[in-house]
Amino acid sequence: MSNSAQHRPQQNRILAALPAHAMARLADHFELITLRQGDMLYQSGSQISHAYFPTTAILSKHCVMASGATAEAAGVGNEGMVGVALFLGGDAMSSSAAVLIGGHAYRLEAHLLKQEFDRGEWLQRTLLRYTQALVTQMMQNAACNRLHVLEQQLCRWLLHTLDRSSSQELILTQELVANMLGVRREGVTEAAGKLQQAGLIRYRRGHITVLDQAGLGRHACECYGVVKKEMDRLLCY
Amino acid sequence: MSNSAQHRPQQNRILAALPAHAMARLADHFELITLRQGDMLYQSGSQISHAYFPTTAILSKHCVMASGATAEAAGVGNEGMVGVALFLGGDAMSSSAAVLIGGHAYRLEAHLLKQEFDRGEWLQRTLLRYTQALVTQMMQNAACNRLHVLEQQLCRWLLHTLDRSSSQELILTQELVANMLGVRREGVTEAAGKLQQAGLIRYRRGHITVLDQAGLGRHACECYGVVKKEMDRLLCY
DNA sequence: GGGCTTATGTGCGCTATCGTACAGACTGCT
DNA sequence: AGCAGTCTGTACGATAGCGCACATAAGCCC
Repeated sequence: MSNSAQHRPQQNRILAALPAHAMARLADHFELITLRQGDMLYQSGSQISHAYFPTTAILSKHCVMASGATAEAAGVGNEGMVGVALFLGGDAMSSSAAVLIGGHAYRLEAHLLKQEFDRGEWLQRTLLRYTQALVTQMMQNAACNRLHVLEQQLCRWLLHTLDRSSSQELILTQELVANMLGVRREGVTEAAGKLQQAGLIRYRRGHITVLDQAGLGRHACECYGVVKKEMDRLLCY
Repeated sequence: MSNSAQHRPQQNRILAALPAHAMARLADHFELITLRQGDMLYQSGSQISHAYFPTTAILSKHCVMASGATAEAAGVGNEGMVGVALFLGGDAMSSSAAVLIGGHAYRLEAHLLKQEFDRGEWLQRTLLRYTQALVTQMMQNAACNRLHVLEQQLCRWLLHTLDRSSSQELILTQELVANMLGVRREGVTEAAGKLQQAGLIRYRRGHITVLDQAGLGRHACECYGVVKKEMDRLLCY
């Protein structure tokens, strides 16, 4: 199903490289879904019914603290998937996954993913490599959150999000960005203002357009490059 | 080898629960090694020759930034192992692993670990569950680094380290703790001073003794409990 | 086009943490 | 016992980011 002209599972890079026989087994079970900004895919601690493979949507794995404050641990675009707990064996995950930028994704029922994973073939290798990329992101984010200043982090985050986007314009409010970075909205206003003055980005009410990607890279902390390099190395499916 | 009365691979909780036939395959290949505080097991980006299963040592996976600043992403005690990149498939890891508290560990050659993992049996299931526990730690640390204050974090960190230690006394300088938390040494002096005044810990030059574990728990941020609960759930081998 | 909702800009005092500097104190070594 | 090296205590100004309050403006709906 769901093989319309516009949408195909192959728009997700993990699924794009599935060998033909594996895709043949699974093709009928991929379900195209539309995700709207702010939707929650998983709540912290809940059972997981599906794995999600974004195509045009961008997802975010984040922690929600008791105070209500949030911070992103890793982003997920069409290079990855949400639901690693399914094949890691823990079923539930202690984190939440939400839709950062609306779009589409394919989902697959938990037991089908697990079944295919347990064949020990291509999908297993790929998902494990993706898991390592995820670990890398989370490690670097943990350290970056501690050691770098907001403006650098905003650059890093915009670049990562841009890498997952098909357009230079991101549909995002500063409030949402603040929730991802785990800072005040006003802090984002200030940092984004500086970047705009420097001609690196332009924004208006709910839209952020990146004008100078290379320039953002120079203003970002090293963490962007470290993670990107590792992602490129691990995710060349 | 290395099955002296004092030291056995079974002191590591992953290895303790290895089924007999798997242990029979591997027993001759475990190598007991002595780790001293400060030793580096891996440098960021280097190839990995062995996986390490701590028994009495406590290890630390951390990031080193270009500035030289460091921050821990996750700790590893006898509940876990270092070298997940071996079975995740990336070989090298973008992080470093160091010895936080000296002691012993067993190590296993990379190809032997991979081979046993690829049998798809008990060790695979266990290592994948451990990977999920690691992911949980890193996520929570990333958010905690952003959202909580030093004193709470110090409590959290001491409790986690204590859980990996056989004694209430940790052989640690404040400088070392500061490097793990990614803060100044003076900050740790101040926070530790408060905890000592509150009667929760006692310390002297290079030694920190926890006097009131429950009290530390009350001063810690929620992150300790979240991670501990998840570790207990995932790692009951 | 008027009004409502939501996003952004700005100011101000506050706090946690930083950077630096240096003094004092403990331990290990000879 | 004395010394050297290391660890810890303290102080002080600087600064990043917070919390709050409120002004302004942009887009959306009728």
